[in-house]
Amino acid sequence: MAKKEKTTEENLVIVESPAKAKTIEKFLGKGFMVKSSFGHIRDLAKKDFGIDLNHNYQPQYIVSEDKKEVVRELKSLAKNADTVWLASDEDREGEAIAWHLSEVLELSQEKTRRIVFHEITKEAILSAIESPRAIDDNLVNAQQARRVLDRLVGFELSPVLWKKVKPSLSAGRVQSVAVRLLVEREREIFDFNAESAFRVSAIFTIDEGGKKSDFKAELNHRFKTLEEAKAFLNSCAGADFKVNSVVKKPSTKTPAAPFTTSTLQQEAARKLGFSVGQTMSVAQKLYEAGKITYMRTDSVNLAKSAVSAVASAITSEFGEKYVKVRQYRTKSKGAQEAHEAIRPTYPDNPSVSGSAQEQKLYDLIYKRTMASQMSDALIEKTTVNIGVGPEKHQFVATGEVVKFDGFLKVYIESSDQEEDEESATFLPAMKENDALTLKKLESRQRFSQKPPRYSEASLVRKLEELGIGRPSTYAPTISTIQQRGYVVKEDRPGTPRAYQFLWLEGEAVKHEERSEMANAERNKLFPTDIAMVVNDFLVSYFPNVVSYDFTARVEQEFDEIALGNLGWQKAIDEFYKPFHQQVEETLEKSDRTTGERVLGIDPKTGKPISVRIGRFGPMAQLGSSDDEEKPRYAPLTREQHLETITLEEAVKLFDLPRDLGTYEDKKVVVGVGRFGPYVRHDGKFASLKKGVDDPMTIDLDRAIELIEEKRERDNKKYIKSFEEDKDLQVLNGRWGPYISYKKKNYKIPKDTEAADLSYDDCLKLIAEGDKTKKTKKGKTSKTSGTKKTTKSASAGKKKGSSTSKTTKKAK
DNA sequence: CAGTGAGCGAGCTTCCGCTTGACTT
Repeated sequence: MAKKEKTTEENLVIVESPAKAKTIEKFLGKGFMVKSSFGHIRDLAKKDFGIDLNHNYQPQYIVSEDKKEVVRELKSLAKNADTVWLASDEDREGEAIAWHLSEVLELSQEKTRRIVFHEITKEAILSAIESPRAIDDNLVNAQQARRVLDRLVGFELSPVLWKKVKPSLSAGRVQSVAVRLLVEREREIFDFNAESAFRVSAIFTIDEGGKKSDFKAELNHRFKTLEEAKAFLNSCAGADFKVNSVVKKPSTKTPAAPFTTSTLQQEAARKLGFSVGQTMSVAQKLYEAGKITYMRTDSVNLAKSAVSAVASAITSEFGEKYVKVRQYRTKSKGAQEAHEAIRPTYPDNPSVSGSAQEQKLYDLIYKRTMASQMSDALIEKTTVNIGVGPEKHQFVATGEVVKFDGFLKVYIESSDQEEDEESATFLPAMKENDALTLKKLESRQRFSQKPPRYSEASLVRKLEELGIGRPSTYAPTISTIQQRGYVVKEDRPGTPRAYQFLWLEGEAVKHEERSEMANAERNKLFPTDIAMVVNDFLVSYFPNVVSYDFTARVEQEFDEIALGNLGWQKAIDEFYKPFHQQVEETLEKSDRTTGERVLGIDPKTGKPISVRIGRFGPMAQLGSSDDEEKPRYAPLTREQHLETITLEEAVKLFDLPRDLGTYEDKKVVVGVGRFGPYVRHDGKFASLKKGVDDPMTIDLDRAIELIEEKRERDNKKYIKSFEEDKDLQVLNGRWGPYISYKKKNYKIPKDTEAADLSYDDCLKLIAEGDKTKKTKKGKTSKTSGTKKTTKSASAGKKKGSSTSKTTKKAK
């Protein structure tokens, strides 16, 4: 620290991200020191909204706990610099960061320059330095309006939910709409009735001068009933088949735009199976290593220098005719385009070192970027119509031939739709009136598809489409709504469904019933009952705030503020006055809402059965609380919903716990507890497998299997213990081996074989662990309250590692 | 950790966007 102060740099440049700072420092060279603010440095205080409602919404900003150190350092560096260059992003948030910096660092106007660039290239930086400007107060005000609005909505609505639904719930401009999308889709699925029809498919053979080729064709009509399908198959037996027409049509395919945050998240989910959070953290690694450009962006634009580098990479690899330089336009609402699209920093690097995940994601980004500057693919589509004797329906065969592959050479975008089993392929040459032989003919009953549930990535796409949320918040929003208990992400195995199958064997039509798994879901988002109750409450009392276009409407206002046409406080006032009124009225008028439904009378006891949300989630109640006898309660299973459960299903919930029999002379009982369905045996519990086992139907054999599996796991969990002290154990946990001692857990260094640890080794590790825990605690208690332990502890640790010499001296 | 759900009351919860580590049993 002392050394830095001596060699005063004349210029201090402040950007948002440390990785960016490193790169830019290289471009600028001597006389420039480049530092980062690590994003926003101040935020509204939590107390009293951080907004003075009696004084024109005056915001109260405070430096966040984890930014104090950064601010201290920047302040001292700014003091010693001749010129401070505020180089945060050129969007609303970036402008606000520049303004907060100038306020907190007490920068004088003469000394301060605001510069912006949209790409991290030497030319862009140097030209930015050439044309500095002042901070745009209007843009800053637009950000203040955005911030204050979000705080007011979030901190007024959430407490209404605590009183009317359940404590600790949350509501907000973004998350509540995300939840609404899921709830409404789930209800569409509830209401969906699958219809079925019979598709007919055939395999024909054509004789091309002795060479026989087979190809597939499908009838251009679907039959409503089994009888109609049967009749048609019958009429095909022994019929003549001939080609009625052959139509060839050229078409082109164009590549997709380079990646933005949202499209990267979607493609990484589809092609690599990454969650949106995973994608972001792997991308962060690549970005920090200088391998890709910034990963939180809404822009599809590529730097000019990148486009030419990509073009020359394509030329050298595939030849000039594969190059087509293209400029893409951002389609998404509210895009602020402060950065480039996500692309390889060096487009001539087809691969990188790093973890398998990093390599895969880089490969995806590399190929997508390349493809975006490549030629269209030229396709020839062929449609062949085939007549069946005198029948009016025709068979249709479609073929696709790639005449020129273009961008398809490197990249094909995936889609969420499950592919039709037979996608178009190559067809043999045919002409009108060619005779065909029928090789195979079958018809199967197909059911219409219910509306698809959202995955993390498809929800992000929908939010982006509605202009809700930002690239930096997509992943956190998804995890917030899961943490609040509004959403669970899981697999559902589906249920077996019978379908009818017909085929032609010789001249005879055969028929059998077959079975398929229907409605299976993998890694999808399911709204909970809490989500449904909360959503209905918000929709009925605050329809304006949770409407799909609320964000779009306020964004228009923010734009007006940014243009200087509207005062931010006036805009907020116009929203807040009626909104606050709404809140007050709702608190007064609305009843507590529990989603209660009375299902009917239990045939066994004659008592009423109802369902509602209780303290611990959705449950069923048998009997009324006015009765002398206390009511019985039972939690709903994960697949059941308050609004769809039937009396019969609810009655069965009270059959639990169920006696399954005995195993090793001890009772085996199945029930549903706090952590879901379980099997109990000999005082031990084993959880039922989610989506596989059903507590209502599970049998003894399966229960024993679960008990044995649990035993196996428990055995593996235990590594060793010591005669000297029974409290000390070496165990296997989720993150590998650890030491457990007197209800506390301790880390084992990575290079140590856990099984080889001696008693003394363990004691040493425990002593070390206690030491670090104590020092952390010391620093925490100084700063603030209980809940912030993790945050301030990390701030404390950072301090320790970056300036370790000084801390040692201090001790 | 495992069949909870009374009623009272204190004290707490909560938003969105911009950043990165630290660290989990």
